[in-house]
Amino acid sequence: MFLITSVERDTGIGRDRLRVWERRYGFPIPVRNKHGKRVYSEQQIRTLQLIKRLLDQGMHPGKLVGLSDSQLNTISQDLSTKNQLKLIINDRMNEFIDCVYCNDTQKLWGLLEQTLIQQGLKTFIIESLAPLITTVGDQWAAGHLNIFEEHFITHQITLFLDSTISKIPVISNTSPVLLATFPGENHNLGLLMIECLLKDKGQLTVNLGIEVPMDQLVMACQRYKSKVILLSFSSAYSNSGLRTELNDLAQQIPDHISVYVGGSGVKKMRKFPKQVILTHRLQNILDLDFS
Amino acid sequence: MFLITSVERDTGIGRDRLRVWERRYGFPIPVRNKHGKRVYSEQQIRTLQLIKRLLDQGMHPGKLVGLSDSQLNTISQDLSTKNQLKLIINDRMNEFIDCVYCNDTQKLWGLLEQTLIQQGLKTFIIESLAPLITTVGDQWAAGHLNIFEEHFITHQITLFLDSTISKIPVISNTSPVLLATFPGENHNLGLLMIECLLKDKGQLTVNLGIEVPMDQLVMACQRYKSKVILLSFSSAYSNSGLRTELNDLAQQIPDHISVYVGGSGVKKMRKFPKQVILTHRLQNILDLDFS
DNA sequence: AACACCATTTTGTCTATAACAAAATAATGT
DNA sequence: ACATTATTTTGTTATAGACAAAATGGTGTT
Repeated sequence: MFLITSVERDTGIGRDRLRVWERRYGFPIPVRNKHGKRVYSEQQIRTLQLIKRLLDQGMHPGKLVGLSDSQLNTISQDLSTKNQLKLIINDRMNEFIDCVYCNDTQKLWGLLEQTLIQQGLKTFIIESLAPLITTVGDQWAAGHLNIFEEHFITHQITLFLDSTISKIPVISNTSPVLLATFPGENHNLGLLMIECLLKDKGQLTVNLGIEVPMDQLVMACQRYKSKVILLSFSSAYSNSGLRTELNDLAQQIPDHISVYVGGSGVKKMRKFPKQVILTHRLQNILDLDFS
Repeated sequence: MFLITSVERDTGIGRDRLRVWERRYGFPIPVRNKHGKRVYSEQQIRTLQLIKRLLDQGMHPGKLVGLSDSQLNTISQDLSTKNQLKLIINDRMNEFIDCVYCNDTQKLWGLLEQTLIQQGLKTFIIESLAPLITTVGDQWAAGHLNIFEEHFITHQITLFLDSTISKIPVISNTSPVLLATFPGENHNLGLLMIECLLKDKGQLTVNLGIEVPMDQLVMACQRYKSKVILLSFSSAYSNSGLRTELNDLAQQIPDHISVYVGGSGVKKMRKFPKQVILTHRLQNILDLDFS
């Protein structure tokens, strides 16, 4: 039913990777059409999506690819309960999650606005929004939410943050902090939360958005006379050449510019190039002084 | 300096394509590092980006790849002037373009709001916003705007449309029209403009956003009980398997559901599957009755 | 001249297998 | 307990040929 390109797009697993898994682990083995091309079944794609979810959470192919669906599901559930234990789910969080399940936009916006006013921007983002986003991600990873439902919620939160950001007045005329993600990383909630926190602190920001090619990053850096670049990496970001790319970036920008990287996609990394600094938690951003 | 993966990401031209161009047209011929891997220069990447721009505008590799930079620039300029002739640039349009050049967000929002109030939503979108977006695209294609500048403007217009959409009250409780783009197509302004027009007509809409995998489209269709799907394709969308994908979609949804496709990415296509209908102009959307 | 139909060229994607660097894990010694 | 080294795992790249789908050109018909 599906050619290898479709599978690549629907699962996020590259062609070469699919072929080498087929040879090494004996999965997925597609049937062939009359031209000898690989044709994958819908079931195989679903299994691959499940595998991808587990890989994104830090598992490794050798221990996943080739297992039966029920075995994979068991692993997924174990991981899911393990994650839930780490997360403190209070009443307010439950209310948010209810909105997500019911797809109730009106109620969600009401709750967001209410919580924002009650807690203030900083607390709201660190203690309410960030855990909420993590929870939604877990729900999706556990298969309790469809992708399109997760997208919908993500979009609503994005709109809320965008409108919040535009309402924060910034008086400072120091050089702006540049925010962006690398090509291949298309999650922007992390960037938006950081932008909020920085603007709240009075820091000028320029958010270049997601998937910014490196040459554009360098040019924007010159254009806006920025001294600080902030890059966000989600857990779904998998680029074996990340270190190389960070080195490239460090080479292309002047020495006095600092690059901060953050997000679960880089938290396991050690040894960064000079100029590049790892920020472990959202809170740390606030302690930084970019003057 | 750059490995083939970086080139793929920075230019949007796939690895296989780069290698086959090298074989066929003798460009780009990279040097090799000590491991025998292809290493491309920054200049080669810039040339490839220029070629990609021209390909997106309908030119063909055989007539481009291998030409010198000056020859490519000549072609680019010819095309640019040809496009400008087709476009009626009035005073208001010039004002908009000035904002784009000056990067003046405040003024841009002011102008957008003012024009929206003066012209009304329908005229605003069809006669002001759509030409503006085309013009910005042309300016980028002609190299007068950096990619990050174009992204910035696109983002501002996106925010403006999103906020406009959220302000339109919809009373109708008929089944919603589903809006989406296929994976590989990441332009959402087309979708947003259509969503505006439909909501203005009183039509309920659900915008699934960009790059929606087909299975998600099918599931959302069931979930929201939609009878109409609208897909948008920009000129940058190049997928040789588009016909196959539309066939797949037509197979996976019930017969009574219609799929409308639009945008410059499909305007040259002939012969669509049953259920799939081509809408040539934005205006046509308004004439449709989805009851 | 406009249009449909067929032949030819162009173009991108896919196949196959081997090779190897980079990342992750295990094993070792201090 | 921690750093260093060996081993395994894993993803990406290389090679060249094949071929379907798209684009182009040419022919004939209305």
